[in-house]
Amino acid sequence: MLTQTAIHNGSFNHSSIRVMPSTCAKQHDDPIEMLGAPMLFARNSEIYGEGEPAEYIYKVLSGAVRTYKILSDGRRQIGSFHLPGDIFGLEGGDEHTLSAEAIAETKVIVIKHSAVMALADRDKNVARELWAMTRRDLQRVQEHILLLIKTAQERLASFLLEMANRLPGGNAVDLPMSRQDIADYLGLTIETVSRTFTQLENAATIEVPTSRRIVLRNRPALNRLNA
Amino acid sequence: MLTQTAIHNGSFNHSSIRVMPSTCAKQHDDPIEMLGAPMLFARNSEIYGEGEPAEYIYKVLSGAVRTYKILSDGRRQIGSFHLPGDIFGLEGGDEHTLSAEAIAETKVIVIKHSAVMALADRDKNVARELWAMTRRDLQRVQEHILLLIKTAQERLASFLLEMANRLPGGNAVDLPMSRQDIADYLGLTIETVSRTFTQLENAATIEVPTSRRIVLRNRPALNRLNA
DNA sequence: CGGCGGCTTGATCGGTCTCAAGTACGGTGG
DNA sequence: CCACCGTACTTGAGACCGATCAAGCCGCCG
Repeated sequence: MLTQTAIHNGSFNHSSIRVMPSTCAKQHDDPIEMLGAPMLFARNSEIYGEGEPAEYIYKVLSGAVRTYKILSDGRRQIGSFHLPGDIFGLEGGDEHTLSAEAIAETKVIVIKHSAVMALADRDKNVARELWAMTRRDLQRVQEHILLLIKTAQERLASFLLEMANRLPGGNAVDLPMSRQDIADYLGLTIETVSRTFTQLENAATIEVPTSRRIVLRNRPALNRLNA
Repeated sequence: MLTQTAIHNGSFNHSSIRVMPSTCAKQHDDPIEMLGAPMLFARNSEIYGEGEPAEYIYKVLSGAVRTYKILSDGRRQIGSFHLPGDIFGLEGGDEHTLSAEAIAETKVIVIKHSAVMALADRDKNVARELWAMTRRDLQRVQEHILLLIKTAQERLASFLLEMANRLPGGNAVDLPMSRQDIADYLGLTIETVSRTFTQLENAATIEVPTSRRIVLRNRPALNRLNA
Protein backbone atom coordinates (compact mmCIF):
# COMPACT_ATOMS: atom_id res chain seq x y z
CA MET A 1 0.00 0.00 0.00
CA LEU A 2 2.82 2.36 0.71
CA THR A 3 4.26 1.84 -2.74
CA GLN A 4 0.90 2.55 -4.29
CA THR A 5 0.80 5.73 -2.30
CA ALA A 6 4.03 6.79 -3.91
CA ILE A 7 2.59 6.26 -7.36
CA HIS A 8 -0.09 8.81 -6.72
CA ASN A 9 2.16 11.54 -5.63
CA GLY A 10 4.46 11.79 -8.54
CA SER A 11 8.07 12.20 -7.63
CA PHE A 12 7.91 14.69 -4.77
CA ASN A 13 6.45 15.11 -1.34
CA HIS A 14 6.44 11.43 -0.50
CA SER A 15 7.51 12.04 3.02
CA SER A 16 4.47 14.19 3.67
CA ILE A 17 1.96 11.51 2.79
CA ARG A 18 1.18 8.80 5.25
CA VAL A 19 -1.35 6.02 5.18
CA MET A 20 -3.23 6.10 8.43
CA PRO A 21 -4.21 3.10 10.58
CA SER A 22 -6.95 1.37 8.62
CA THR A 23 -9.09 1.00 11.74
CA CYS A 24 -10.18 4.63 11.43
CA ALA A 25 -11.88 3.80 8.16
CA LYS A 26 -14.31 1.36 9.64
CA GLN A 27 -16.30 3.79 11.73
CA HIS A 28 -18.41 4.91 8.73
CA ASP A 29 -21.64 3.31 7.62
CA ASP A 30 -21.43 4.15 3.90
CA PRO A 31 -20.56 0.87 2.14
CA ILE A 32 -18.39 2.71 -0.38
CA GLU A 33 -16.34 4.44 2.27
CA MET A 34 -15.65 1.17 4.06
CA LEU A 35 -13.57 0.05 1.10
CA GLY A 36 -11.07 2.82 1.64
CA ALA A 37 -8.09 3.83 3.71
CA PRO A 38 -7.37 7.34 5.02
CA MET A 39 -4.38 9.21 3.64
CA LEU A 40 -2.78 12.59 4.23
CA PHE A 41 -1.62 14.95 1.46
CA ALA A 42 0.59 17.96 2.05
CA ARG A 43 -0.30 21.43 0.77
CA ASN A 44 0.27 21.67 -3.01
CA SER A 45 1.04 17.98 -3.43
CA GLU A 46 -0.43 16.16 -6.39
CA ILE A 47 -3.14 13.59 -5.73
CA TYR A 48 -3.39 12.50 -9.35
CA GLY A 49 -2.56 13.86 -12.78
CA GLU A 50 -4.61 14.29 -15.92
CA GLY A 51 -4.36 11.21 -18.11
CA GLU A 52 -3.27 8.87 -15.35
CA PRO A 53 -5.23 5.66 -14.93
CA ALA A 54 -8.07 6.21 -12.47
CA GLU A 55 -7.11 3.56 -9.95
CA TYR A 56 -8.75 5.28 -7.00
CA ILE A 57 -11.56 7.58 -6.05
CA TYR A 58 -11.34 9.92 -3.07
CA LYS A 59 -13.45 11.43 -0.32
CA VAL A 60 -12.28 14.55 1.48
CA LEU A 61 -12.28 14.30 5.27
CA SER A 62 -10.54 17.59 6.04
CA GLY A 63 -8.68 20.24 4.07
CA ALA A 64 -9.50 21.05 0.45
CA VAL A 65 -8.63 19.87 -3.06
CA ARG A 66 -8.53 21.60 -6.44
CA THR A 67 -8.98 19.79 -9.76
CA TYR A 68 -7.70 21.56 -12.85
CA LYS A 69 -6.49 21.45 -16.41
CA ILE A 70 -3.53 23.26 -17.91
CA LEU A 71 -3.71 24.73 -21.43
CA SER A 72 -0.68 24.43 -23.67
CA ASP A 73 0.28 28.06 -23.05
CA GLY A 74 0.29 27.57 -19.30
CA ARG A 75 -3.12 29.00 -18.40
CA ARG A 76 -4.70 26.95 -15.63
CA GLN A 77 -8.44 26.43 -15.28
CA ILE A 78 -9.65 25.07 -11.96
CA GLY A 79 -12.65 22.81 -12.54
CA SER A 80 -13.78 22.51 -8.96
CA PHE A 81 -12.89 22.80 -5.32
CA HIS A 82 -13.59 19.75 -3.18
CA LEU A 83 -14.34 20.34 0.48
CA PRO A 84 -14.83 17.94 3.41
CA GLY A 85 -17.56 15.42 2.54
CA ASP A 86 -17.05 15.69 -1.23
CA ILE A 87 -16.10 12.72 -3.37
CA PHE A 88 -13.87 13.28 -6.38
CA GLY A 89 -11.96 11.30 -8.97
CA LEU A 90 -15.03 9.86 -10.71
CA GLU A 91 -14.99 12.30 -13.62
CA GLY A 92 -13.31 10.03 -16.13
CA GLY A 93 -13.76 6.40 -17.00
CA ASP A 94 -10.45 4.61 -17.09
CA GLU A 95 -8.32 7.69 -16.77
CA HIS A 96 -8.55 11.02 -14.99
CA THR A 97 -9.52 13.94 -17.19
CA LEU A 98 -8.28 16.51 -14.67
CA SER A 99 -5.38 16.79 -12.25
CA ALA A 100 -5.96 17.02 -8.51
CA GLU A 101 -3.88 18.74 -5.83
CA ALA A 102 -4.30 19.37 -2.13
CA ILE A 103 -4.85 23.09 -1.45
CA ALA A 104 -3.94 22.74 2.21
CA GLU A 105 -2.90 19.79 4.35
CA THR A 106 -5.71 17.42 3.41
CA LYS A 107 -7.01 14.13 4.75
CA VAL A 108 -8.84 11.94 2.24
CA ILE A 109 -10.23 8.42 2.14
CA VAL A 110 -8.74 6.56 -0.81
CA ILE A 111 -10.92 3.88 -2.37
CA LYS A 112 -9.91 1.42 -5.05
CA HIS A 113 -11.84 2.11 -8.23
CA SER A 114 -12.05 -1.60 -9.06
CA ALA A 115 -13.54 -2.33 -5.63
CA VAL A 116 -16.20 0.30 -6.14
CA MET A 117 -17.07 -1.08 -9.55
CA ALA A 118 -17.31 -4.60 -8.18
CA LEU A 119 -19.59 -3.38 -5.44
CA ALA A 120 -21.73 -1.51 -7.97
CA ASP A 121 -22.10 -4.69 -10.01
CA ARG A 122 -23.41 -6.52 -6.98
CA ASP A 123 -25.54 -3.75 -5.50
CA LYS A 124 -27.95 -1.83 -7.71
CA ASN A 125 -28.24 0.96 -5.14
CA VAL A 126 -24.52 1.59 -5.21
CA ALA A 127 -24.60 1.73 -9.01
CA ARG A 128 -27.46 4.21 -8.91
CA GLU A 129 -25.70 6.30 -6.28
CA LEU A 130 -22.51 6.49 -8.32
CA TRP A 131 -24.42 7.55 -11.39
CA ALA A 132 -26.27 10.19 -9.37
CA MET A 133 -22.94 11.54 -8.12
CA THR A 134 -21.72 11.92 -11.68
CA ARG A 135 -24.95 13.73 -12.59
CA ARG A 136 -24.45 16.13 -9.68
CA ASP A 137 -20.91 16.79 -10.90
CA LEU A 138 -22.33 17.46 -14.35
CA GLN A 139 -24.83 19.96 -12.97
CA ARG A 140 -22.13 21.75 -11.00
CA VAL A 141 -20.00 22.09 -14.10
CA GLN A 142 -22.98 23.50 -15.97
CA GLU A 143 -23.40 26.08 -13.22
CA HIS A 144 -19.69 26.82 -13.49
CA ILE A 145 -20.14 27.60 -17.18
CA LEU A 146 -22.75 30.19 -16.29
CA LEU A 147 -20.21 31.85 -13.98
CA LEU A 148 -17.79 32.31 -16.82
CA ILE A 149 -20.10 34.48 -18.90
CA LYS A 150 -20.71 36.94 -16.06
CA THR A 151 -18.92 40.14 -15.00
CA ALA A 152 -16.12 40.01 -12.43
CA GLN A 153 -18.39 41.21 -9.61
CA GLU A 154 -21.04 38.64 -10.48
CA ARG A 155 -18.48 35.85 -10.63
CA LEU A 156 -17.03 36.71 -7.24
CA ALA A 157 -20.48 37.12 -5.66
CA SER A 158 -21.54 33.70 -6.96
CA PHE A 159 -18.30 32.21 -5.71
CA LEU A 160 -18.65 33.65 -2.22
CA LEU A 161 -22.27 32.51 -1.93
CA GLU A 162 -21.27 29.02 -3.05
CA MET A 163 -18.45 28.86 -0.51
CA ALA A 164 -20.68 30.19 2.28
CA ASN A 165 -23.14 27.41 1.51
CA ARG A 166 -20.55 24.67 1.36
CA LEU A 167 -18.34 25.69 4.31
CA PRO A 168 -19.47 25.88 7.93
CA GLY A 169 -19.64 29.26 9.63
CA GLY A 170 -22.70 30.98 8.19
CA ASN A 171 -21.77 34.44 7.00
CA ALA A 172 -18.14 34.12 8.06
CA VAL A 173 -16.23 32.20 5.41
CA ASP A 174 -12.67 30.94 5.86
CA LEU A 175 -11.41 30.36 2.37
CA PRO A 176 -8.90 27.53 2.06
CA MET A 177 -7.65 28.72 -1.33
CA SER A 178 -5.40 31.54 -2.51
CA ARG A 179 -6.39 34.50 -4.69
CA GLN A 180 -4.65 32.75 -7.59
CA ASP A 181 -6.83 29.67 -7.11
CA ILE A 182 -9.95 31.83 -7.05
CA ALA A 183 -8.80 33.65 -10.17
CA ASP A 184 -8.18 30.39 -12.02
CA TYR A 185 -11.59 29.10 -10.96
CA LEU A 186 -13.42 32.23 -12.05
CA GLY A 187 -11.48 32.78 -15.27
CA LEU A 188 -10.04 36.12 -14.09
CA THR A 189 -6.60 37.42 -13.16
CA ILE A 190 -5.44 37.63 -9.58
CA GLU A 191 -5.43 41.43 -9.84
CA THR A 192 -9.04 41.58 -10.93
CA VAL A 193 -10.06 39.23 -8.11
CA SER A 194 -8.24 41.40 -5.59
CA ARG A 195 -9.76 44.62 -6.93
CA THR A 196 -13.23 43.09 -6.93
CA PHE A 197 -12.87 42.04 -3.28
CA THR A 198 -11.99 45.65 -2.54
CA GLN A 199 -14.99 46.96 -4.49
CA LEU A 200 -17.38 44.69 -2.61
CA GLU A 201 -15.79 45.72 0.66
CA ASN A 202 -16.12 49.43 -0.20
CA ALA A 203 -19.77 48.82 -1.05
CA ALA A 204 -20.19 47.28 2.44
CA THR A 205 -21.31 44.04 0.83
CA ILE A 206 -18.55 42.04 2.48
CA GLU A 207 -15.84 42.48 5.11
CA VAL A 208 -12.31 41.17 4.63
CA PRO A 209 -10.73 41.09 8.10
CA THR A 210 -7.86 38.98 6.79
CA SER A 211 -7.28 38.05 3.18
CA ARG A 212 -8.58 34.51 3.65
CA ARG A 213 -11.52 35.39 5.93
CA ILE A 214 -14.60 36.92 4.32
CA VAL A 215 -17.73 38.03 6.17
CA LEU A 216 -20.87 38.35 4.08
CA ARG A 217 -22.48 41.61 5.28
CA ASN A 218 -25.21 42.00 2.67
CA ARG A 219 -26.45 38.75 1.22
CA PRO A 220 -29.32 40.36 -0.73
CA ALA A 221 -26.77 42.46 -2.61
CA LEU A 222 -24.71 39.34 -3.34
CA ASN A 223 -27.81 37.49 -4.50
CA ARG A 224 -28.66 40.35 -6.79
CA LEU A 225 -25.20 40.07 -8.33
CA ASN A 226 -25.69 36.31 -8.54
CA ALA A 227 -27.98 37.08 -11.53
CA MET B 1 -48.98 9.19 -26.90
CA LEU B 2 -50.17 12.18 -28.86
CA THR B 3 -51.30 13.97 -25.73
CA GLN B 4 -47.92 13.32 -24.14
CA THR B 5 -46.34 14.82 -27.19
CA ALA B 6 -48.28 18.01 -26.61
CA ILE B 7 -47.01 18.28 -23.05
CA HIS B 8 -43.46 18.45 -24.27
CA ASN B 9 -43.95 21.18 -26.71
CA GLY B 10 -45.35 23.87 -24.54
CA SER B 11 -48.21 25.79 -26.02
CA PHE B 12 -47.11 26.31 -29.60
CA ASN B 13 -46.09 24.43 -32.69
CA HIS B 14 -48.17 21.38 -31.94
CA SER B 15 -49.12 20.99 -35.53
CA SER B 16 -45.51 20.69 -36.55
CA ILE B 17 -44.79 17.69 -34.37
CA ARG B 18 -45.92 14.29 -35.46
CA VAL B 19 -45.33 10.90 -34.00
CA MET B 20 -44.14 8.64 -36.75
CA PRO B 21 -45.23 5.06 -37.40
CA SER B 22 -43.66 3.06 -34.60
CA THR B 23 -42.50 0.39 -37.00
CA CYS B 24 -39.60 2.59 -38.09
CA ALA B 25 -38.21 2.37 -34.57
CA LYS B 26 -37.72 -1.35 -34.64
CA GLN B 27 -34.97 -1.47 -37.20
CA HIS B 28 -32.28 -0.62 -34.62
CA ASP B 29 -30.38 -3.12 -32.56
CA ASP B 30 -29.60 -0.91 -29.55
CA PRO B 31 -31.89 -2.16 -26.75
CA ILE B 32 -32.37 1.37 -25.46
CA GLU B 33 -33.46 2.72 -28.83
CA MET B 34 -36.01 -0.03 -29.22
CA LEU B 35 -38.00 1.45 -26.35
CA GLY B 36 -38.63 4.65 -28.26
CA ALA B 37 -40.79 6.20 -30.92
CA PRO B 38 -39.62 8.66 -33.59
CA MET B 39 -40.93 12.23 -33.45
CA LEU B 40 -40.46 15.36 -35.52
CA PHE B 41 -39.81 18.84 -34.07
CA ALA B 42 -40.06 22.02 -36.09
CA ARG B 43 -37.27 24.60 -36.17
CA ASN B 44 -37.14 26.59 -32.92
CA SER B 45 -39.74 24.45 -31.18
CA GLU B 46 -39.15 23.49 -27.57
CA ILE B 47 -38.39 19.86 -26.81
CA TYR B 48 -38.34 20.34 -23.05
CA GLY B 49 -37.85 23.15 -20.57
CA GLU B 50 -35.52 23.60 -17.64
CA GLY B 51 -37.15 22.35 -14.45
CA GLU B 52 -39.68 20.12 -16.18
CA PRO B 53 -39.85 16.50 -15.03
CA ALA B 54 -37.50 14.39 -17.13
CA GLU B 55 -40.05 11.95 -18.49
CA TYR B 56 -38.13 11.16 -21.65
CA ILE B 57 -34.66 10.94 -23.08
CA TYR B 58 -33.93 11.61 -26.73
CA LYS B 59 -31.71 10.48 -29.57
CA VAL B 60 -31.19 12.71 -32.60
CA LEU B 61 -31.79 11.02 -35.95
CA SER B 62 -31.52 14.11 -38.17
CA GLY B 63 -31.38 17.85 -37.67
CA ALA B 64 -29.82 19.43 -34.58
CA VAL B 65 -30.73 20.43 -31.03
CA ARG B 66 -29.45 23.10 -28.66
CA THR B 67 -29.66 22.82 -24.87
CA TYR B 68 -29.36 26.06 -22.90
CA LYS B 69 -29.99 28.05 -19.76
CA ILE B 70 -31.26 31.61 -19.50
CA LEU B 71 -29.88 33.98 -16.85
CA SER B 72 -32.27 36.30 -15.05
CA ASP B 73 -31.17 39.25 -17.19
CA GLY B 74 -31.91 37.41 -20.42
CA ARG B 75 -28.42 36.26 -21.37
CA ARG B 76 -28.57 32.79 -22.87
CA GLN B 77 -25.81 30.20 -22.53
CA ILE B 78 -25.96 27.23 -24.85
CA GLY B 79 -24.63 24.16 -23.07
CA SER B 80 -24.30 21.90 -26.07
CA PHE B 81 -25.33 21.16 -29.60
CA HIS B 82 -26.69 17.68 -30.25
CA LEU B 83 -26.19 16.26 -33.72
CA PRO B 84 -27.45 13.06 -35.37
CA GLY B 85 -26.47 10.06 -33.25
CA ASP B 86 -26.29 12.02 -30.00
CA ILE B 87 -28.42 11.19 -26.98
CA PHE B 88 -29.58 14.04 -24.74
CA GLY B 89 -31.94 14.64 -21.84
CA LEU B 90 -29.96 12.59 -19.32
CA GLU B 91 -28.30 15.56 -17.62
CA GLY B 92 -30.65 15.78 -14.66
CA GLY B 93 -32.12 13.20 -12.37
CA ASP B 94 -35.84 13.72 -12.01
CA GLU B 95 -35.96 17.03 -13.79
CA HIS B 96 -34.18 18.66 -16.68
CA THR B 97 -31.50 21.17 -15.72
CA LEU B 98 -31.43 22.73 -19.19
CA SER B 99 -33.98 23.57 -21.86
CA ALA B 100 -33.83 21.94 -25.29
CA GLU B 101 -34.94 23.29 -28.66
CA ALA B 102 -34.72 22.06 -32.23
CA ILE B 103 -32.31 24.22 -34.24
CA ALA B 104 -33.72 23.01 -37.55
CA GLU B 105 -36.45 20.55 -38.48
CA THR B 106 -35.29 17.64 -36.32
CA LYS B 107 -36.19 13.99 -36.07
CA VAL B 108 -35.56 12.34 -32.70
CA ILE B 109 -36.32 9.04 -31.04
CA VAL B 110 -38.20 9.65 -27.80
CA ILE B 111 -37.67 7.11 -25.05
CA LYS B 112 -39.52 6.91 -21.76
CA HIS B 113 -37.14 7.61 -18.90
CA SER B 114 -38.89 5.08 -16.65
CA ALA B 115 -38.49 2.37 -19.28
CA VAL B 116 -34.78 3.10 -19.54
CA MET B 117 -34.37 2.94 -15.80
CA ALA B 118 -36.28 -0.34 -15.60
CA LEU B 119 -34.05 -1.77 -18.30
CA ALA B 120 -30.96 -0.54 -16.47
CA ASP B 121 -32.10 -2.29 -13.30
CA ARG B 122 -32.40 -5.56 -15.17
CA ASP B 123 -29.31 -5.25 -17.35
CA LYS B 124 -25.98 -4.29 -15.81
CA ASN B 125 -24.55 -3.41 -19.22
CA VAL B 126 -27.29 -0.87 -19.86
CA ALA B 127 -26.68 0.69 -16.45
CA ARG B 128 -22.98 0.92 -17.18
CA GLU B 129 -23.62 2.38 -20.61
CA LEU B 130 -25.90 5.09 -19.23
CA TRP B 131 -23.35 6.04 -16.61
CA ALA B 132 -20.63 6.16 -19.27
CA MET B 133 -22.80 8.48 -21.35
CA THR B 134 -23.17 10.85 -18.41
CA ARG B 135 -19.40 10.78 -17.91
CA ARG B 136 -18.86 11.67 -21.56
CA ASP B 137 -21.28 14.59 -21.16
CA LEU B 138 -19.31 15.67 -18.11
CA GLN B 139 -16.05 15.59 -20.03
CA ARG B 140 -17.54 17.62 -22.88
CA VAL B 141 -18.73 20.26 -20.45
CA GLN B 142 -15.26 20.40 -18.93
CA GLU B 143 -13.85 21.00 -22.41
CA HIS B 144 -16.49 23.67 -22.92
CA ILE B 145 -15.24 25.48 -19.82
CA LEU B 146 -11.77 25.62 -21.33
CA LEU B 147 -13.26 27.31 -24.41
CA LEU B 148 -14.66 30.09 -22.29
CA ILE B 149 -11.31 31.27 -20.98
CA LYS B 150 -9.81 31.63 -24.46
CA THR B 151 -9.70 34.54 -26.92
CA ALA B 152 -12.41 34.93 -29.54
CA GLN B 153 -10.22 33.48 -32.31
CA GLU B 154 -9.31 30.49 -30.18
CA ARG B 155 -12.93 29.86 -29.26
CA LEU B 156 -14.08 29.95 -32.85
CA ALA B 157 -11.19 27.76 -34.03
CA SER B 158 -12.02 25.17 -31.36
CA PHE B 159 -15.67 25.32 -32.30
CA LEU B 160 -15.02 24.82 -36.00
CA LEU B 161 -12.68 21.89 -35.37
CA GLU B 162 -15.26 20.29 -33.10
CA MET B 163 -18.00 20.71 -35.70
CA ALA B 164 -15.78 19.39 -38.48
CA ASN B 165 -15.16 16.29 -36.37
CA ARG B 166 -18.78 15.73 -35.48
CA LEU B 167 -20.41 16.52 -38.82
CA PRO B 168 -19.82 14.61 -42.07
CA GLY B 169 -18.05 16.36 -44.94
CA GLY B 170 -14.39 16.52 -43.93
CA ASN B 171 -13.12 20.06 -44.32
CA ALA B 172 -16.45 21.38 -45.62
CA VAL B 173 -18.75 22.04 -42.68
CA ASP B 174 -22.45 22.87 -43.03
CA LEU B 175 -23.38 24.50 -39.78
CA PRO B 176 -26.96 23.90 -38.70
CA MET B 177 -26.93 26.80 -36.22
CA SER B 178 -27.10 30.58 -36.54
CA ARG B 179 -24.41 33.09 -35.61
CA GLN B 180 -26.45 33.90 -32.50
CA ASP B 181 -26.39 30.25 -31.44
CA ILE B 182 -22.64 30.12 -31.96
CA ALA B 183 -22.21 33.32 -29.99
CA ASP B 184 -24.27 31.98 -27.08
CA TYR B 185 -22.28 28.75 -27.12
CA LEU B 186 -18.92 30.50 -27.15
CA GLY B 187 -19.83 33.24 -24.66
CA LEU B 188 -19.34 36.01 -27.25
CA THR B 189 -21.59 38.49 -29.01
CA ILE B 190 -22.89 37.87 -32.50
CA GLU B 191 -20.82 40.78 -33.79
CA THR B 192 -17.61 39.35 -32.39
CA VAL B 193 -18.37 35.95 -33.90
CA SER B 194 -19.02 37.54 -37.28
CA ARG B 195 -15.86 39.64 -37.17
CA THR B 196 -13.81 36.62 -36.13
CA PHE B 197 -15.11 34.59 -39.07
CA THR B 198 -13.98 37.45 -41.30
CA GLN B 199 -10.55 37.57 -39.66
CA LEU B 200 -10.02 33.83 -40.15
CA GLU B 201 -11.17 34.18 -43.76
CA ASN B 202 -8.78 37.09 -44.38
CA ALA B 203 -5.99 34.99 -42.92
CA ALA B 204 -6.90 32.24 -45.45
CA THR B 205 -7.51 29.86 -42.56
CA ILE B 206 -11.10 29.22 -43.63
CA GLU B 207 -13.43 29.99 -46.52
CA VAL B 208 -17.02 31.12 -46.02
CA PRO B 209 -18.81 30.55 -49.35
CA THR B 210 -22.17 31.07 -47.66
CA SER B 211 -22.70 32.11 -44.06
CA ARG B 212 -23.62 28.59 -42.93
CA ARG B 213 -20.99 26.76 -45.00
CA ILE B 214 -17.41 26.85 -43.75
CA VAL B 215 -14.43 25.25 -45.46
CA LEU B 216 -11.37 24.60 -43.32
CA ARG B 217 -8.43 25.67 -45.48
CA ASN B 218 -5.64 25.51 -42.95
CA ARG B 219 -6.18 23.00 -40.20
CA PRO B 220 -2.70 23.39 -38.69
CA ALA B 221 -3.45 27.07 -38.14
CA LEU B 222 -6.76 26.17 -36.48
CA ASN B 223 -5.05 23.57 -34.32
CA ARG B 224 -2.50 26.14 -33.27
CA LEU B 225 -5.34 28.42 -32.17
CA ASN B 226 -6.96 25.47 -30.43
CA ALA B 227 -4.26 25.95 -27.75
C1' DC C 1 16.20 42.85 10.90
C1' DG C 2 15.90 40.96 6.25
C1' DG C 3 13.64 38.38 2.90
C1' DC C 4 9.98 36.11 0.72
C1' DG C 5 5.23 34.87 -0.75
C1' DG C 6 0.78 36.41 -1.02
C1' DC C 7 -1.92 40.25 -1.69
C1' DT C 8 -3.17 45.07 -3.07
C1' DT C 9 -2.99 49.19 -5.79
C1' DG C 10 -1.88 52.19 -9.80
C1' DA C 11 -1.39 53.35 -14.82
C1' DT C 12 -1.95 51.96 -19.27
C1' DC C 13 -3.23 48.83 -23.00
C1' DG C 14 -6.19 46.08 -25.73
C1' DG C 15 -9.96 42.91 -26.84
C1' DT C 16 -14.64 42.52 -26.70
C1' DC C 17 -19.10 44.82 -26.16
C1' DT C 18 -22.36 48.27 -27.47
C1' DC C 19 -24.82 50.98 -30.50
C1' DA C 20 -25.73 51.97 -35.15
C1' DA C 21 -25.81 51.36 -40.11
C1' DG C 22 -25.52 48.84 -44.03
C1' DT C 23 -25.77 44.38 -46.91
C1' DA C 24 -27.16 39.67 -48.57
C1' DC C 25 -30.51 36.26 -48.90
C1' DG C 26 -34.93 33.73 -49.05
C1' DG C 27 -39.71 33.94 -49.33
C1' DT C 28 -44.14 36.08 -50.70
C1' DG C 29 -47.26 38.48 -53.49
C1' DG C 30 -48.22 41.19 -57.48
C1' DC D 1 -40.29 37.79 -63.41
C1' DC D 2 -39.66 41.35 -60.36
C1' DA D 3 -40.71 44.31 -56.16
C1' DC D 4 -40.94 43.96 -51.56
C1' DC D 5 -40.20 42.40 -47.04
C1' DG D 6 -38.15 40.34 -42.99
C1' DT D 7 -34.40 37.88 -41.07
C1' DA D 8 -29.71 36.85 -40.71
C1' DC D 9 -25.38 38.50 -41.19
C1' DT D 10 -21.57 41.98 -41.68
C1' DT D 11 -19.17 46.20 -40.82
C1' DG D 12 -17.90 50.55 -38.44
C1' DA D 13 -16.92 53.80 -34.45
C1' DG D 14 -16.45 54.42 -29.81
C1' DA D 15 -16.85 53.00 -24.87
C1' DC D 16 -15.67 49.96 -21.28
C1' DC D 17 -14.02 46.17 -18.61
C1' DG D 18 -10.54 43.30 -17.46
C1' DA D 19 -5.55 42.17 -18.69
C1' DT D 20 -0.97 43.59 -18.38
C1' DC D 21 3.01 45.67 -16.50
C1' DA D 22 4.92 47.67 -12.51
C1' DA D 23 5.29 49.15 -7.75
C1' DG D 24 4.29 48.87 -3.13
C1' DC D 25 2.41 46.62 1.19
C1' DC D 26 1.63 43.18 4.66
C1' DG D 27 2.41 39.19 7.56
C1' DC D 28 5.32 35.60 8.65
C1' DC D 29 9.46 33.13 9.54
C1' DG D 30 14.27 32.64 9.76
